[in-house]
Amino acid sequence: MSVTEKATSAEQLRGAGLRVTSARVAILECLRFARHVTAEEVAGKVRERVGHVSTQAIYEALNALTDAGILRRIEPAGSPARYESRVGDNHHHLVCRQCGAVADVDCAVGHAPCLEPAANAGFQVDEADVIYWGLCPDCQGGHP
Amino acid sequence: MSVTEKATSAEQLRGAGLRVTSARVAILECLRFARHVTAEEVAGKVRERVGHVSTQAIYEALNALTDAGILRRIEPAGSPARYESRVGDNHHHLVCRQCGAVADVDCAVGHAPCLEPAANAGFQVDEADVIYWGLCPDCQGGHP
DNA sequence: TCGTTTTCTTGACTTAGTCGTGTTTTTGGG
DNA sequence: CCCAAAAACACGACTAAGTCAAGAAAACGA
Repeated sequence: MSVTEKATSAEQLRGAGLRVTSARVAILECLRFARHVTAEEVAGKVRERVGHVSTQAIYEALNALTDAGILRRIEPAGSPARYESRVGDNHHHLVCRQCGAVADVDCAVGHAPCLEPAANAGFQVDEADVIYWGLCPDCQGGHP
Repeated sequence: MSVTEKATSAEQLRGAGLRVTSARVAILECLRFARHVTAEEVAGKVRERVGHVSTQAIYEALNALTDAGILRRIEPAGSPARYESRVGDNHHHLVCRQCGAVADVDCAVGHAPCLEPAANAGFQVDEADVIYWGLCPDCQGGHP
C-alpha cells in the first residue's frame, strides 16, 4: 500500500511547488489515517516512520502544507492547533467540551456554506469557521 | 452616568452570586464601551480607573464573569482571547485576517442559530461558534 | 465588629509555538 | 553524474498568553 501512497504524497507536494522530503511525505501519510491531530502527535507519528525529526521542522512543514492548501488547520479554543487532510470542502467540526474529541460535520447550508453572514459590516468574507461545542457520545454519561 | 452604571454592574455581580469588588466593577464598566478586547487591554483600562490590579486578578475575574455568563469569551485563531458583554444572543463574529479587527454579526438563521448541524455524530451540541474570516473595510485596499 | 470565605498579589511555571543562525538536503542545469 | 542555489532542517534562545500555588487582603453575613 505504501508505494502508491508515497507516490501520491510526493505528487501532491510537487504539484504544490514544494520539495519532497521524507518528513513531509511522512506527515501526509500520517494524516491519511489520523485526523484532527496536534503538531506534537504528528511529530510522534512521523518519528515512528522516519526517525529523528525536529519539532521545528514539523511546525515548518505543517505551516508550509497548510499555506499550500494541502492541509487544513483548525484551532479550537483551549486546544493546540489540529491538522487534517480533508480540504476544499469547508466542512465544520464538533468538539467535545470534556475530552476534546473532534468530529467532522458536513455543512447544512450547501457547498460553500455559511459563507455569507446576514450583514457583513463591509467585510470581504472568504471563509467561515464553525465549531459546534457539546458532549461527545462517550462523555454524555453525566459524571461530575 | 457612572452611579447608575456602577449600581447596575454591582447588581449584575450580586445577581450572579459573585462578590462585588472594584476590579470586577471596573471590568464590567470598561466592557460597556470597549468590545472584543483582550485581557491585557482590559487590564490597562481597569488600571486607569482603579489603580493597581494584578494581571492574574484580571484573568481570574474574567474567568469568573465568563463562567457566570456575564461576559462572553471569543478566541479567534492566532489571537489572544477577547471579551465582550453582549451575551445571551449567540451572535457571531467577523474577524479581519490582516488587522485582527472584530465585528459582530447577528445570526442569519434565527434566534438559536446554527445550533443544529446537519448530522451531529451523536454529540449533544450546546453552542455554535461561528467566525467569518476576511478583510475589514480598512484593509481591503490591497497593499502588500 | 468578627470570622469565614472569596478574592487579590506575587512570582514561578507551562504550553504552544516563533525567530535566528548555521548546517544539511533537494533538485535543476551543465 | 556533479554542483551550485534554493529550500528544508537542526539547535537553541526566546515569546505570548496563560495557569498554578501560597500567603495577604478584602467582602459580607452573623
